[in-house]
Amino acid sequence: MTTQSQSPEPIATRDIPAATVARLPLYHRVLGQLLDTDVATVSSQELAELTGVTSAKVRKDLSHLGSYGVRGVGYDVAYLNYQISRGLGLTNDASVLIVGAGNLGRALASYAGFASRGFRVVGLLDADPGHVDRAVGDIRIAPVADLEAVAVATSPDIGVVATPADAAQDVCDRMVDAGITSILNFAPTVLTVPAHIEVRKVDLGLELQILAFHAQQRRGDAPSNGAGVPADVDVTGLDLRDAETGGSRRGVPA
Amino acid sequence: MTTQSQSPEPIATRDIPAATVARLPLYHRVLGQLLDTDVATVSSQELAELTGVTSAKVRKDLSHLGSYGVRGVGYDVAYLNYQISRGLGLTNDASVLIVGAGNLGRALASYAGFASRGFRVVGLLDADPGHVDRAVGDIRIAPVADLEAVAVATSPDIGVVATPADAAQDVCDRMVDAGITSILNFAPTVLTVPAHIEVRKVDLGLELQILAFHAQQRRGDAPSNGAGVPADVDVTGLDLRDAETGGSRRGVPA
DNA sequence: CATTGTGAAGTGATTCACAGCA
DNA sequence: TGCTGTGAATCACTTCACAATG
Repeated sequence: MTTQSQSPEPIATRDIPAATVARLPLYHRVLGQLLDTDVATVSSQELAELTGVTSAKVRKDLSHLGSYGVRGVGYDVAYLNYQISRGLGLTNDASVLIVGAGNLGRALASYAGFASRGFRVVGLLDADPGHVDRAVGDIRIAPVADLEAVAVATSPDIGVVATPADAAQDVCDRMVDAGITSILNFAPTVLTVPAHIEVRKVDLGLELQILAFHAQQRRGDAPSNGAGVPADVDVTGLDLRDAETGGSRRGVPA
Repeated sequence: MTTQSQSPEPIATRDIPAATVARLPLYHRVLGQLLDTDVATVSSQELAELTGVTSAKVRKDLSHLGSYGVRGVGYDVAYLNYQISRGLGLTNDASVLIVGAGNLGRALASYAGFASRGFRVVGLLDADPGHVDRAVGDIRIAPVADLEAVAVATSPDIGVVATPADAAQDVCDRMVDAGITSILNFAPTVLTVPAHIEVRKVDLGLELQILAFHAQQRRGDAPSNGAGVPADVDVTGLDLRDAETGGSRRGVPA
């Protein structure tokens, strides 16, 4: 399946810790910005400040890719950026198939950052005939029935599920059958997939609840220390579009 | 600042591990669905299958809230659901102010799951005069200049940054000045905030790159084991809307 | 001599495995 | 008997701290 366009040199990047992999794209982004401003080298300390992580973490992360730094100097921006690209397998573009052309699906399809980061949207599908054939940017919305055909024609590297929760599992199953092995799920539901398929989920409802919890905690806690340093309480979820699978509200005592 | 509407009984939920807090909303969601289908009790095993986590993790997570299970039986769905709501501080609604009414901001504002999960959108602002005064659902888009006024009038619990990267830090600063202490950032940039402010970020570009990396790894790896179990390779980021801060592409070798 | 790269220590989360209880 | 609640073991990630070095 997945007639991947990739094939070249295997590089030397096995065994990179998941936590590191999750940060590499962040370094990659700021290195790209530094490149634009003609900064030639960065230290782990500077990179740390720009990304909101600690310098020790930066050094350990980068050490998993190899020894690309220069002691006493730092890292060559362009070279490091290239090595991260290689480590992440971004040396050639990845194609993305989006199912669900509601607000979120359309937001994703028209997201300019896609192209600038090497991702190509090869399809945008929707079940609603009212959406079909409308254009989002230069992408025409096709009917979900075309999922298999589009997948065969374009061999997408990544499938994005941007449907309501009750359609998500079905769409996911069809993506898997069509040979897609990496799925990004925005629907507020848990997807069940074969073990060799990777699913990442982005769930807004969960994010908001996590934030709300910490806000509540802070209320009861002491204020806190300093002020002014970058903050990234890590990544997490986002969901979108209409109703949840059920329609329940929060529970009542037994 | 933040004239919080909350005040009541402090509950007994200090010291819940962050990893647990991140999963509680997930349990909460499926418990809500079980409630709708009139399921009276669940075992940790069943809850595990429905949420894609392990049963041991479920039990340990729930034990942080107290001993609400019944040995030999399981958990009362309604009661457990209520306890999680309390633990998460969801017993009263939280208000959300969204800045950025592009595709993503509008998707968020019209997201039905908001209301069903106890979140109220108290404002949707945009810098583009072309967007201002248009309505999204029953919310009217207001100019960003109103940020402070809206914040004073509504004391939002959470601020959502759904602007392009180059406007994000400014909007964030203004939210902080206006007394908002919890921020959800969708812009593909790192926000710098005082230490007592909590920022969570959702970054699509990063998600896609992480998926692309694992896809690449799988290509070189052996296929894998079984098939058919729920999968949630955890939550993470999503960004949106036009250009990144810089316009750079992937690097070239030095 | 500033900064990397990395062993070693520390911290937090997950998994195991079973005693305790309805 | 079946399932929870939890100590103990394990694993993963982070932080420390410093020797190596361009």
